[in-house]
Amino acid sequence: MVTIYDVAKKTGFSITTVSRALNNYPDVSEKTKKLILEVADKMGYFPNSIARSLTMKKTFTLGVIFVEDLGIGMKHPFFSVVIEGFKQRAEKFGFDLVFINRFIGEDRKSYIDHAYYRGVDGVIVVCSHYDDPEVKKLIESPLPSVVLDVHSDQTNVIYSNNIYGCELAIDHLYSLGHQKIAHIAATDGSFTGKERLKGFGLALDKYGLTIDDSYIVNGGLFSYESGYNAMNRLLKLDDVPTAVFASSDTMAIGAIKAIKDAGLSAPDDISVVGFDDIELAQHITPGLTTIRQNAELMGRKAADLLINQINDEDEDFSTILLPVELIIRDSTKDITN
Amino acid sequence: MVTIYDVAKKTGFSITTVSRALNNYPDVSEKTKKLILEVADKMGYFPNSIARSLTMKKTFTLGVIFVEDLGIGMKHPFFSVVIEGFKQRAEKFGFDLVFINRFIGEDRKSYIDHAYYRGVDGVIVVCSHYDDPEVKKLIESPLPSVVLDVHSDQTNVIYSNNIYGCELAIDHLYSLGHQKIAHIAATDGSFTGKERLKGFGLALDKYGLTIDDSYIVNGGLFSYESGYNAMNRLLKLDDVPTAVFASSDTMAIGAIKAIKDAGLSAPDDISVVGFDDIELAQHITPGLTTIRQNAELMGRKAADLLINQINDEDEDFSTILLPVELIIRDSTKDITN
DNA sequence: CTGAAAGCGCTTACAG
DNA sequence: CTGAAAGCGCTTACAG
Repeated sequence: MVTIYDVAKKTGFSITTVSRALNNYPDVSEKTKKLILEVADKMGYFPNSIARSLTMKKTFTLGVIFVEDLGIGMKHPFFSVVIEGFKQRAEKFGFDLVFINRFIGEDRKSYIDHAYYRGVDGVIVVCSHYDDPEVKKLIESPLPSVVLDVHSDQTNVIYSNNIYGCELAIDHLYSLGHQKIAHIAATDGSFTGKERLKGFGLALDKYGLTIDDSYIVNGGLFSYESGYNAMNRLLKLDDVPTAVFASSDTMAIGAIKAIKDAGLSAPDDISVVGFDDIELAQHITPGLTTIRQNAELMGRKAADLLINQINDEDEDFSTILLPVELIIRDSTKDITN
Repeated sequence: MVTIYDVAKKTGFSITTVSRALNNYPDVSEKTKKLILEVADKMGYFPNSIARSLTMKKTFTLGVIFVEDLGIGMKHPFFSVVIEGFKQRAEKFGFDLVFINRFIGEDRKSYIDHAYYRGVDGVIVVCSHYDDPEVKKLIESPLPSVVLDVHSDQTNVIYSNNIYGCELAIDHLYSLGHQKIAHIAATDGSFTGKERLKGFGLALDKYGLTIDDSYIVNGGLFSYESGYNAMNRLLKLDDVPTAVFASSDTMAIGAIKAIKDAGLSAPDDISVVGFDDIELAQHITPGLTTIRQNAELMGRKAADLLINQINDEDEDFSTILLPVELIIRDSTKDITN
C-alpha cells in the first residue's frame, strides 16, 4: 500500500502539506495542491481510513443494530427496505455501514460496547423492543442515534403514523359495510403493535362501534404463524367477525391462510386488511389491502437525522412521523348488499 | 473512553503486560492476568478496534460487495438470505460486516480501492457480473475473497449446481407429459443465467427433444418485468409451449402474471417452473414449483471459505458446488391424460 | 514473568 | 504557504 509518506517523498513536500492538499485545506498554494493531487492520483494513493480514524476519532462509519425476535435479520420484508434506503443515503455522505451485534469475538457484549469498540459515529436501531434495556442504555448514551418504531425524547425517533393508518383501515372497512371488525394485535414488546391496537380502538370509537374483547386477539409477534394462529382463534368464535385488521402484512397473510384452511374465502367470507405493504402483498392471491408505510423514506430520513446529529452535536432531537396510505386490493369486500 | 493506559495505571503494570493479559498470552503469571482482567472488567474496558487494527493490519472486518443491476440491494429476495447466513457465521468468528460500494465519500472509486481504504480482511462478492472489470480486478488481487455465482480459478467461488437443477426441472416437466418446453433465460452478464440456459439445453437433449430457437427467449435480467415480457413473447407464438422453465422465481412469477393477463391459466394451460425458491414462491397462487437453492448454506459456506483464506494465506482456492432440489407445488400440471 | 520503546498512517496545533 | 513534532490506542519484537 502506498502511504502518505510515499507521496511526500515523491513530491518533495512534507506529509503535513500533503495531508493538507489531499484534504483540500485552503492554506496550500494552488500549484502545490495541484502537483500533490496529481502525484497521489498517479501513485494510486488514498488515505487509510483506520489511521485517519485513530487521529480524528471519527470513523465515517454508521452502526446498524437490528433487534428482532424472529431471527430473520436482513431477510425482514419491511426492514430490509428501510436499511437499503438508509444505506444509499448514508453512502452519499461518505458513511459506510457496519452491523453491530451483541458480541465482540466470542464475548457477549452490549450493543453500546460493540458500537464503541468499532468506533462508529452513530447508530440506527431498527425493529427494537421499546423495553429492551440495552436499547434504553444506548438511547441515553451520548452516542448519536436514531431509533425506528419507538418513541423517546432522548434521541431521534422515526415512525409511521400508526394511529392514522388504523383509522384509514377502519374507515375503509366501515365504508364497505363492516361492523364486526376484529384486530390481530402484536403487542409483545412492540411499540408499533401497541400503537396499532390503540389506533384500532380509537377508530372503532369514531363510528360508535363497541369493542368486543374477544375480537381483539394478540398474536404476540409480527409473524406469519402468529397471524395464522390468531385467525384460527377468531374462527372459533360463535359470532365470527366479517372483517379482520391485522397489525402487519405477514400476520394478515397468515390470517388469510387460516381462512382458506377453514374452507372459507377472503374476502367473500371475511375481509382482511394488513399493515406495511411489503413486496409480497401485491403478489399473493387475493392481493392484500393494506396500509402502506414508506419504508424507503423511513430509511432515508433516518440517515439524514443521524448524520445531522453527528455533524452538529447541539442539534435537538427530532421525532418524525411518516405518512401512511391505504392501498386497496382484493382482500376486502363490500358487504352492503 | 477508558484506554489500556488507564488499566495499566490502575493495576500498576505496564501497558505491555496489560495487553498480554487481555489477549490471553501464555507468558503472564496467572495472578497478574487475573488481576488485570478483573480491573479491566470493572473499569468497563475493552480495546479500541481502530488502534488495534492500525498496528495489527487486520480489522476483523469483512466487506460485502453487492453488485446488481436491479438496484434493489438488500431487498433482493435471494441474496438477502445469503447475506444473513454469511453474517451470522462471520460474527461467530468475530468478524463484523461492512458494506463496500464504489465511492469513498463523493469520489468514485473501485471496489478494491474502497476495500483497501476500509482495511477489510476479505470480501464477499454477491450477485456479480462475470465480466465486470472491477470484480475481475478484485478477484485477481491478493485480497482474500469469495465470489458467488461466478466461476474462477483465481479465488474461492460458490454456486449452486445449476446444471443439475435444470435437469431436475425438465425431468419433472417431462414426467408430466410436457414436450413443448420453453425457457425464459437471463443471460445478460449473468453466469447463472448462462449456466441455466446450458442446463436447459442439456436436459432437453437427454430426452431427445429438439430445441426450437423461438422457445428460448432471453429476458435479460432476473426481474419480474423481464419474465412478464418474455412470457408475452412466447404467448404470441403460433405454437405456444405447454410448459415454461424460467431462470429465476421472480421471472417465473412475472410469467405467471402474463399468462393470467392473457386470460389463460397456470398450470391449466401452461405449467411454470422457477429457480431459487424465494420466500414468495410458496405464498403466491398457484404455489410455484421451483428448484430450491440453499441460500443460507451458501452464505455460511462463503463465510467459512473466506475466513479460512484469511487465516491461512497458503490455502488453495476452493470451488464449492451446492446441491439443489426440486420443490413441487401447484404451478405445474400433468397433461398426460 | 515483566517493561521500555518503536511503530502502524494519519491529522493538527504550533512555529516560522 | 510550509514543516517538525506530538499524539491517537494499541501490539510486538527486544531486552532483561
